[in-house]
Amino acid sequence: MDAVAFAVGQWRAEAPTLDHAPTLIFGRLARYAQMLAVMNDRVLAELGLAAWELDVLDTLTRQGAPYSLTAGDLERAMLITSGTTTHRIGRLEARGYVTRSRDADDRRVVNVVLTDAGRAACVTALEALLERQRRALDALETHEQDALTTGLRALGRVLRDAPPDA
Amino acid sequence: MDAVAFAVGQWRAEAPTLDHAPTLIFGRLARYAQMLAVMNDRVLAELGLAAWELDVLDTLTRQGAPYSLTAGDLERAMLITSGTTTHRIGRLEARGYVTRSRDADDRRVVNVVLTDAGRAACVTALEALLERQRRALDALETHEQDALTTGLRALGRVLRDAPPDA
DNA sequence: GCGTATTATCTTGATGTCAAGATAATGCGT
DNA sequence: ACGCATTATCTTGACATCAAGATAATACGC
Repeated sequence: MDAVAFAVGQWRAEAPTLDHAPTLIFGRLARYAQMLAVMNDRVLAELGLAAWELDVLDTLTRQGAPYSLTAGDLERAMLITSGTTTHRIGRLEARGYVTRSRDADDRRVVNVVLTDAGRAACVTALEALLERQRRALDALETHEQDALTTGLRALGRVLRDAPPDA
Repeated sequence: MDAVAFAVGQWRAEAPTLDHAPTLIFGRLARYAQMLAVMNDRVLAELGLAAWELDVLDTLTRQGAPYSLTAGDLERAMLITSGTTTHRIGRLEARGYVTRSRDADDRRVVNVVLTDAGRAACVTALEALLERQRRALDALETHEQDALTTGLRALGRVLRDAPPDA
């Protein structure tokens, strides 16, 4: 009986006419994501890195050489607003992990390039994170991992199609 | 090919020696939770409610009469810090959705009680949210829903046991 | 070419959250 | 009773994020 199942039990007593089944999936998704974030933060904190910093460095690093994207590319890849993008780039630039420069062909565009220090920090952090996550998954049965992969992929399909209101 | 699978593909080209498999689960969990939050926010915004507000109201409502918890209870149920708890209660009190009073037996304790308006807002919002979520789940096959439930429950087990560092 | 619409980024102001410490009440050993 | 540790909540300061609008550069119809 986890916290979400308990909460649904409470709700079924209080409002029996409502269908609370979706909470068993979406409520868990939200709560476990929050718990995952805490776990990740603990690993990254030891390396002096915040999750949002790794988010940027990861997005740039996995592009491969020359490890460059525009501000707009980063914004779309990370699902954040343009204001947050500006802020993130500024902080990482101050830390020496990226450089920022106007594009020569289209001067509205800002090119963000990963520095060697930024790439090194990214790889170190990702190694630690993946190691921690792999150990967590080791506690799952194979069929449970398969169920998660199947279920999450299906859920992604739904959430992608769902966005528009209604 | 969703965004997470694409990112893992990029990473496997850039750093083939790393085991990126955990990302297919944990990366999706994080990203889909963010997408879910956006979906929920859209539904709640039409009702003039923020997700963190429903979080409080929901926790109180599902207790059943007399719809009361201490500040500490709320803090632990919502996985937030004490400072955030104080802030949330204050905002909802100003909005007339909860009342706050010192406990008679232990004056360190603050009792938070849901008002009728708060309970009404909670039920209305939850109905809308569940309806939206149910429609999203309708797009899933039965076996996919089962896989999700199985997988998420197992993941919850792991994340609960994992918290302590290492 | 000119003027308007569009695009890319940045700025401003507000807000929710946390970490760390302050305040205040209770419990407990002697 | 007294003093110290513990507990519950609140305060303060910093910060990441967003919404909305500003700024600046490009595209495009005429």
